[in-house]
This record gives sequence, structure tokens and C-alpha cells, in this order.
Amino acid sequence: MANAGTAQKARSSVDRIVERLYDDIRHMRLLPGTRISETDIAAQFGVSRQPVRDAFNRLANMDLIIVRPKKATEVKKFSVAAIERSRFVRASVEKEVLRLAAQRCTEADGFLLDSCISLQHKAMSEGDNAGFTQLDYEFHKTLCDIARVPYAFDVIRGEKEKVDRLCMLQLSKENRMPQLVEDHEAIAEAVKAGDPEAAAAAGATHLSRLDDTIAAIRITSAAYFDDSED
Amino acid sequence: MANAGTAQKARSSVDRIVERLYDDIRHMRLLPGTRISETDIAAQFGVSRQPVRDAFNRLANMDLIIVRPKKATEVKKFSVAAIERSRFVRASVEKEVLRLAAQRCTEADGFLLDSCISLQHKAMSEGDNAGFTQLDYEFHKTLCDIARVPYAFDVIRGEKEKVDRLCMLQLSKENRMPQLVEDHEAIAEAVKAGDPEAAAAAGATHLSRLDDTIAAIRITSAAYFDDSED
DNA sequence: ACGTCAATACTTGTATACAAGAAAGAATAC
DNA sequence: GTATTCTTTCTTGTATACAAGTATTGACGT
Repeated sequence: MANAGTAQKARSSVDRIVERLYDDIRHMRLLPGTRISETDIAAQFGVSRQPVRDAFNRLANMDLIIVRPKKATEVKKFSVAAIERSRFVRASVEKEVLRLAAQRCTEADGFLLDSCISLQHKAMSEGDNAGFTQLDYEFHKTLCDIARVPYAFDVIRGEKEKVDRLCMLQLSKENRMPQLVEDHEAIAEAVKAGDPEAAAAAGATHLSRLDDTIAAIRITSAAYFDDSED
Repeated sequence: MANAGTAQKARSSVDRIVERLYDDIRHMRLLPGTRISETDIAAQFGVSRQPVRDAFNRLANMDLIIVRPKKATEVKKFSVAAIERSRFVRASVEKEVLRLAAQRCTEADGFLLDSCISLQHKAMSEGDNAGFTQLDYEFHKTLCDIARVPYAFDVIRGEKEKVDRLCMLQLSKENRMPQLVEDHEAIAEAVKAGDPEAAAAAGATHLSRLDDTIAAIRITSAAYFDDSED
């Protein structure tokens, strides 16, 4: 979990399997509720059950699959409680980051934010979806840096990834880009102005967009949500 | 060995091993840097290497041990970065909880807080260390309930446990109890008064105590800290 | 046609055996 | 005595075999 993004040199079979399954689950190629078998995956990768078993363990600890004794392992459904928790953590951290950023933003930091946003404008006008996603990450990372809490970005990214899989169900992302850029501009202005509460409020507004999206998906894709608690 | 009198739940070997090792690590019976071998643990539990291997995997995902290919697995040292991150998350979440609690605290909630604190006074005067720890958890859980974000407590408890192992190095905890109760009282007052910022500030003060403790331990027990980054 | 029951297939949990590499210790050369 | 090199041992990674339980499916009786 800690090294989800870093490129490992010596990748074992387990690493490869985890990477592949993680990607499949994240991109909803493996839908929630899908049953996956150790034997099947082992055959697909041409290895024994053992590495697959280890991989399953890792994924289970990431709460991406659920493996019960003597029952078929399956891709975990979305837990409303888990999503709420994750959203709350991200909102709390991000708001704290924005408060700190507003307090500590230097002139140079302000220019940094401006350049981030102009890049976003560029990506938006070009319809560069993937590029925009990357820039979105970088914007939030920049804010963490400005707040002098770079480690906070790890948390934000982690929580973001936890619910990212949901957003794969969303059809059009492009029509939301202008809204997001507007939000970013509001955040940047508040931070540059040194107004912590305004920055936190702008951040809250920004995050609430995702809440709406999730609420909508929850209705359209109810089958992928877990009715019981965890 | 199979069932020592009490009705055992369906705990697998892996569960038992994880539970035991987790407890040993948390209570610093297994010190950071200690090398542990799959074979050894397997022999101790009278099982094969396989369940131990699974247990190691789970613990590695919890960032409690580090297992590298062909190198001895060892109990992970304290990572300054990880501690900072964890502290930041807990502080962010707890402050957000307190803000919400202050906004949403009813009269009945206020009485709840009062009863929590009087129980803490009782445990303190009796020198009931374990009881106080439990009450401390319950106090923070109550605040989450008052804030109408009960799931936030999961996060707080999780982050708390991540650094709890550090506090095992601390000799006397009793002399800190009066300070903690004072903090709790300040928090409760601000929440009952419906003052979000005062509540958040009181919470920040409360958490800063732990930061001081950690800073002290970092010096006295430098050997247990990891110098490199992760 | 439908309900009940049993056998079968498929699931994960565990044990054992072998492979590959790293670290530590012993032996040797200087 | 010291440094270096080689061997030995210990480590985890992987493959295979067996065990135990569940779910499905088929057959059979009503």
C-alpha cells in the first residue's frame, strides 16, 4: 500500500499479479461481486496457486477483494460506510492542508499555483483527459507542498484511489473539467490571499462535487454496492 | 492447544499468528529491528511455514514488519515520516470532528460528555490506568457520535494504534492523566458552548501533548527509528 | 411438475519439498 | 595479525499434494 506508485526493480510473481488485479479492479474490468479463483488466476499467469494466494492476501488487506474460508473469493462491492469514511478523511485532511497553505503561501508559491492552473486550462481546451487527471494530482500535491506538509499528499492520493474505481462508472468526465478548474481557481485565490477559512470553504465546495457524483452513481449502479455493513 | 476451555471462534492459524505477533509488536516485546523467521514462528506455533507466511504478509501490509526477498524479515523501525503523516491525519480528522461536534452538540450530548469526564476523574483518582485508556477511547468516540460522523472514530483509532507502540516506551503514564483530563474538559466546554474554532484549538492542544511525548521518545530511543525514508 | 436429498465438483487452508539468493563465518593467503 | 575469498547456512519464493468445507447440480421420490 505504501509503494503503490513507486516502480519496484525486482518484481516477483506476486507483485505482477497484484498489479494486474489491482488495475483490473480499479478500472472496473473486474466488477464488484465477480468471483475469482486462485486456480484460474494461477493458470492465467502460468504460476502455481501460491503466488496468487499471496497476491489475494495483499488485495484483501487493501479491501479490494474478500476472501472467506472455503468460499469463493470475490471482488468486494462498494461499501457506503467505507466511502463515507474515506471521503471524510480526505475532506478533513484537504481542508487542513488548505488552511495551512493559506497561512504559509509565499509569492513564489502563488506563481506555482498560477502555472498549475494555466496548464489545466490548456489540457481542458485540448480535451486531454488523462493529462488533466495528472494535473489535478499535481495541483493538490503543490498545495500540500505550499502547506509544508508534503506527506499529506500520500493520504489524499490514497483516499482518492479508494473511491476512484467508482468514477470509472461515470460516462463523461470532460463536461466536468470547467467546473473543476473553476474550483481550483477559487482555491488558489483564497490561498494566495492568505485566507485560511475561505480556502477551506473552497476546498469543501470542490470536494462536494465528488459527493454528488458518488450519490448519482450509487443510484444508477446499486448492484455494485454492498447492502450490509462491514 | 486446540481449544483451551473457552469456545473458540473460527480462528484460523493465520489469525492466531497475526494476533500474537501484532500484540508482541505493539507491546514492544518484539523490538524494532528484531529479525523473525518464518521457520521459527512456524515451529513455535506447531504449524507449517505457510500460515506463517500468510501472517507475515498481513503484517507487512500493516507496515509492522518488512519482508524482502531472500533477506531476513524484521520488525519495522519507526518511520519519522509515517508518524508525521499519521499524526497529521489524526489531527485533521479530530479537529474536523470537533468543529462538527461544536455545531451539532445538543443538551443531551453535553450531559454525555460530562458523564465521560466524571468517569475519567474517577479512574484517575483510583490510578486505574487501563480503565483510563478505555475511557479515553470512549470520550473521543462520543465526540464522533456527537459530530454525527461515527465512522470518523475508526480512523482516529486506527491512527492512534499506529503510534501506540511508541508510547509503550514511556515509563509513567499516570502523571499525564491530570493533563489529559484538563484537555478533555476544555474540549467538552468548547463543544458544549458551540464554538467550533475553540473546540478545534482545544483539540490541537490536546494532540500536541503526544507530539511532545513522541519527540522525547525519538531522542531517548533513537535506535528504534529508521534513518532512511520510505 | 416440484421438492428433497445425496453425490460431485470446486473453493480455500495447510503441509511438505525444492530452488535461488544473500549473509555470515571459517579457512587461507599475505 | 589482517584482509580476502570461499563455503556453509539461513532466508524467502515457488510448486505440488492433500485436507476440509461449501455450493451446485443431478437424481429420485412424491
